[in-house]
Amino acid sequence: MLRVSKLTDYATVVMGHLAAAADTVQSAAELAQGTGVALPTTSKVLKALVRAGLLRSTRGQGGGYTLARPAEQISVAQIVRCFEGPVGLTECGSGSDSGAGLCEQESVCSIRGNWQRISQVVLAALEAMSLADMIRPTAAPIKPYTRPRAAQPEPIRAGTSP
Amino acid sequence: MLRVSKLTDYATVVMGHLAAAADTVQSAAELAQGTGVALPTTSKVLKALVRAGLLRSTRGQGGGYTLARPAEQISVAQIVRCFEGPVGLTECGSGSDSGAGLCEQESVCSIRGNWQRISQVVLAALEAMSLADMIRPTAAPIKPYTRPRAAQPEPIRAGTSP
DNA sequence: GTCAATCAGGACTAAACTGGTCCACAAATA
DNA sequence: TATTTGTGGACCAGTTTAGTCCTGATTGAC
Repeated sequence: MLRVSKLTDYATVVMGHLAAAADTVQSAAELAQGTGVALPTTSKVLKALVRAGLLRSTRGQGGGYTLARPAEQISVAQIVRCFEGPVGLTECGSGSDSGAGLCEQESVCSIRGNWQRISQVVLAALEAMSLADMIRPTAAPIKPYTRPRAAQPEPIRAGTSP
Repeated sequence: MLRVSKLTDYATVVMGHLAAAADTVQSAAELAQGTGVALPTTSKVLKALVRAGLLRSTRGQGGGYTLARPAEQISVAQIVRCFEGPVGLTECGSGSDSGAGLCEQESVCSIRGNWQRISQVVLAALEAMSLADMIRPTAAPIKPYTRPRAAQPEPIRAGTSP
């Protein structure tokens, strides 16, 4: 359903928890308890976030995790990228595809460029929201992207998917 | 990688093909050949699109598929919804979740509302692009959503995901 | 009226991915 | 040196996805 993986979701929650009590070191166990996510899973998430440079870790007694930077300087896009890789809605729209010829029907693909445009909007939305925003109670409704030209018909209610 | 499923991708290609030759009836076999997607798969996609009301089908000799409405009146969002269900980046952000309590840590979840905001932006982007737009060679770069307040630090290049 | 072309619906399988767990090891502190 | 804590990776079970196939229902042509 055009989902972000659960790990990504957990990551935002865990980092949110960390951001809410900034400047304190919290161990994996504490974070697991604080967020309700199972310890091994929390640990997995934390490791990935450290590797991505979003968290800083210290070992040994009294060790744990802290944000690598202030929450205002961490975007949701960064967290998402850490678990999902480069954002791109389609195979060929991911921007990081190593070469041409990936898609057999490039001839048909004006589609391609347009999927990229959509991906860009998505990315921008993720880029625009910081971790600090994320832990604030929902603010004013986000301004939806509006189409430059032509009117948009009301969407039909499609049948549920398989 | 925050992908749309392949079927969705195929659907846009197939519908694009149909839109490019509007007002002509094309059989599943013709579409399969025209797009390079395997026939059984094309067929599966077409059936779903008919059920969703985006295509119209006629049986029998000379039968096939046509767009149910002009390409300008079909949004990418409609095609996506047809295969992915309601758009929502997280479980609880999908808007269609049947009830509360789905998420154990609702207390922590200011996160929740904010994921919904992001989902809305994504949805708006999909809603804003019509099938007609989709088959046009990539137009001017789409205007990225810009954050209403506070500056956005330059994103770090996160490590590649597992 | 029969036959061939075509869509409809669903079952089924193989492969890939995801979520989640666990273990052996490294580092830091008391 | 012992204990606490993170690190890296392997591993497995369950789910999802992509793709195929089969049987039946319609429709038009001859």
